Amino acid sequence: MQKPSNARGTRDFGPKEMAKRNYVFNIIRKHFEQFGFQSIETPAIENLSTLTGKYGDEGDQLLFKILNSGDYLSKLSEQDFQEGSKKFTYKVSEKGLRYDLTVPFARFVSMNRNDLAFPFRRYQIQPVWRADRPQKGRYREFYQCDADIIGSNSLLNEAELITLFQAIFSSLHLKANLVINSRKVLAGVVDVIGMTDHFMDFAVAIDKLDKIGWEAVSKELADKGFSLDQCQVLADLIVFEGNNLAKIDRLRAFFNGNDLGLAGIKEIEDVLKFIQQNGFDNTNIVFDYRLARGLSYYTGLIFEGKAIDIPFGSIAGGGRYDNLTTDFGLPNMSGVGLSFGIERMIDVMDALNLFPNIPVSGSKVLFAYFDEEGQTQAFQYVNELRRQGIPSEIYPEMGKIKKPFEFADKKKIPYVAVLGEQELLQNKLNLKNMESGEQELLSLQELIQKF
RNA sequence: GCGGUUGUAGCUCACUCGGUUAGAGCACUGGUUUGUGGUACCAGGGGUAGUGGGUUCGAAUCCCAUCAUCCGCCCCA
Repeated sequence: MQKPSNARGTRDFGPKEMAKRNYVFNIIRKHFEQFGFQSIETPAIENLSTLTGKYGDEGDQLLFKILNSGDYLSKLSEQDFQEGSKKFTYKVSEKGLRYDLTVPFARFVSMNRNDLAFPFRRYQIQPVWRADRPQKGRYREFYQCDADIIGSNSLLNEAELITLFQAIFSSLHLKANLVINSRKVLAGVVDVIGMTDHFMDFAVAIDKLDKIGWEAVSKELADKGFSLDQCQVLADLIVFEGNNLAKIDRLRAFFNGNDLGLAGIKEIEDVLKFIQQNGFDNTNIVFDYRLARGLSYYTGLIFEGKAIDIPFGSIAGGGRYDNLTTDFGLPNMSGVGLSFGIERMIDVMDALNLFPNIPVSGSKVLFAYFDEEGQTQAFQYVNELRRQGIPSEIYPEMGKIKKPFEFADKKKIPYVAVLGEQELLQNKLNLKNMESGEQELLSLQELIQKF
């Protein structure tokens, strides 16, 4: 016998966990649909060529690759083997598991461009896989809940996603800030200090500011070739604190004629205006020009949702991308999307005790009996309750009456209906309220009336 | 890919310096109670100490390897 265990970085979800997950999934799905997003699904397996090159070198390393079927070695030569594992991998693997939902979505849009009504709004709730080293809040299989609007440049879309974000978090009673920034602001900053071609180095380093502090970030920047003077200019910018408007003014002065940076500022300003003018709450929207986000495909506005009452990394993220479908032969298709990380949201909600009492079993009544006569009657009753829309079940074993009671207690089924000799004679059932312990003799009709 | 942590019953964890038959709580099974769960009391089952090797009269305990785990880095939700 082998000791059973989960594959590394994966988890099972029992009825208890699923009740929570479904609670969150349902709220997210409801809001996605209210905002007019249409549901799609794509396969877990994609051609490896669809996935590689979209997430940077690091991302390619983290792709789960599927070994070719059949005799995958037969077409290989000794030379292929000599070339090392990196190249060799792609000779024996042509498929992989999806790494996120956005790239498969881009493939889908490109393939279905003639059938879709643009701007196309889709939502997608599916698992993704990353061959990462598992850690706290970090798994090898996790769900993403994505909503994207593609085929429109309007900033109205950004505003829509922000209100969607607010609606979902407010429904979950989860207090979160939405941090926003624009890739153009970041690009403008490196432009101004003359490090235009070090954009990614800058973005990666600045993204860690919250976690490791300016000291460590400036050290990393120095390692990447930023001079002391340049770091000092950045430091002055970074220490500036203030509300959104103050930050916008500060940056506008900093950009002083840099078109890229000013364009970024205008995006932020316009989106904030949209939200405010339409009477939506903008107190939890924080413009932070230090936000960078890792994924390389973002080109415009970027967002990140962060829980307020607890430090826990980001629980939602997204942004605008201009060229995602270009690789699939569909240029000029700008889109913007928002992704919710449900596992982290659940971790945060657990920590803050935000889950309402969610019943683990849907059953309201469990039928118990002593003999075949009771079983026959119970089987009729339980099916009548189900026809009436009352979820209920029947204990399948005859014998000790204690068993069904223990069972109901464990499953938190609120009522047990006993069909014994006396009850059968009167055409009634003995209904026990498992919480109060009270019992009453009822007819089936009277039982139905209770719900 | 790099650095560290931990591995003992289904789960959470004890076991002093290496020394008899490896313990506890929870969970499970049965009973007190053959028409009543959740509380209480009684009894019971369940472990080759991750795996493999070594040191020793003797190893859960010390050493080596290996696998797994969790944490940090990289990156990320």
